[in-house]
Amino acid sequence: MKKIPDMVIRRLSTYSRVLSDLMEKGIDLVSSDELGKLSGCNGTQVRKDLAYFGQFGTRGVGYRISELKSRITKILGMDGRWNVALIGIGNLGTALLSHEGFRRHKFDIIIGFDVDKSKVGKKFNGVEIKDMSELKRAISEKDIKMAIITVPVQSAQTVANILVDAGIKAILNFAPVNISISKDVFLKNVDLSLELEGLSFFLTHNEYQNNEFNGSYG
Amino acid sequence: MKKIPDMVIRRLSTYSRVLSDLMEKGIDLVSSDELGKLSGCNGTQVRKDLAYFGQFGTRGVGYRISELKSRITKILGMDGRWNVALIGIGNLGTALLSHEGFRRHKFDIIIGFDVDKSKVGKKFNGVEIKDMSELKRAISEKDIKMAIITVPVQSAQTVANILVDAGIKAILNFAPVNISISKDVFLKNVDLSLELEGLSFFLTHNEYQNNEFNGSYG
DNA sequence: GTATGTGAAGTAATTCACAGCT
DNA sequence: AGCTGTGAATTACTTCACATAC
Repeated sequence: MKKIPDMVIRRLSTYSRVLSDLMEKGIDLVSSDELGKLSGCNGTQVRKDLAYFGQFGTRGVGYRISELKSRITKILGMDGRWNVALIGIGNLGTALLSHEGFRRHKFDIIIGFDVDKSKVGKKFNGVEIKDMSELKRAISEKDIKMAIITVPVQSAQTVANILVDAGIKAILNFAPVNISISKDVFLKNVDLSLELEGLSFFLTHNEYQNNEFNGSYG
Repeated sequence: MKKIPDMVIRRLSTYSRVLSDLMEKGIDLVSSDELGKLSGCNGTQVRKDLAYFGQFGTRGVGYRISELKSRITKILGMDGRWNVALIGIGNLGTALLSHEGFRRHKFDIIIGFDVDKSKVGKKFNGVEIKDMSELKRAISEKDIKMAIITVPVQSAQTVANILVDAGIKAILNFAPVNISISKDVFLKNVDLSLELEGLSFFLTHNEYQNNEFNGSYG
């Protein structure tokens, strides 16, 4: 089947969010143009993105919001919930443990890991923190396929190796380093400083006016 | 002058980080192929990215690391430091206030704002938290051009409006909502759940094997 | 010989424009 | 008439391939 651009998936997530908002307002029909505008793109883009996965609307009418929403949810694999492990209970890690948005989006961080013995055994926001030595067993016991890395740069590659060995299939990495990893494990990087550097560039060179760049590569 | 793709800027940030690592190792020359491999792309990409901004290397030799690094730093506007304001002292906001990476990358969060009176007046990680009513004056007094939004979805647009009114020129928004904003203000969104949804999609549809997608958007 | 810089070629993503359905 | 779905056209990005410089 056709390869799906990452940007298409990102936009689908956005459409899904916008559709939820519309649903809460009690609206039940939307046109591709409206949905596009609310999502920061245009109607053609919406239609082309959806076309990767089938037909969703009615010509002359638009999209039934509840149906489109549930079909996108399914496409994204967001029917059902995901168990997630988080490694590195520092400032950012702790914040993510209590990040309401994850739970609302059906991601449950159900276990944390750290090398710091003073954290091991404690609970943060109801999530128990275990020692790294217990990682492999815990991951397989609890059916965890996703992990979030919030350890310092120097340990990120090591932790990634341990995670892959433990059977993790998808990693969201916040350490600003290029982790190399087996091809069958999905890796996404979020580099917060890099985002600010992007802003720094555009502030510095107003001549390359490039607003509305977003969404976007994260 | 030519419009610079956002991805080029993202990669420049990555090159900069990799160059720092090489410098620490005492290496002082690098080829585009090496730099590309270490940055998760290839030599041609490196050379083309740099070509937007001039000539940086010596044919038959490669790039002098210290020089390339300092020129990229300048291009990104990362010579000198940036004062940053942070609005929304919740879990994530608090974590970002003490995020070591920002300081190291020359972003100084020098002031925080919240509507919660119990937080106003306190210091978090040495950063004083003020009431929203003081925002406009503080921003102009302290020469702050960048702001980070970590407020709940419902207040994000309002806060963005206040920031723009106060003279902020670049916003990094963590609230999962499409903020609409004057064209001369740069906006970047980071949506943590959206990143996980991308992983969810690829885990669910192994047939669209699309690893090494990263960096990257968002 | 080796590696940069860059037009030319190739690939991918977006937008156009309209046929087809309601 | 209105809006989707989709080939065709366009635009943007990446890779190729080689002339050029050390």
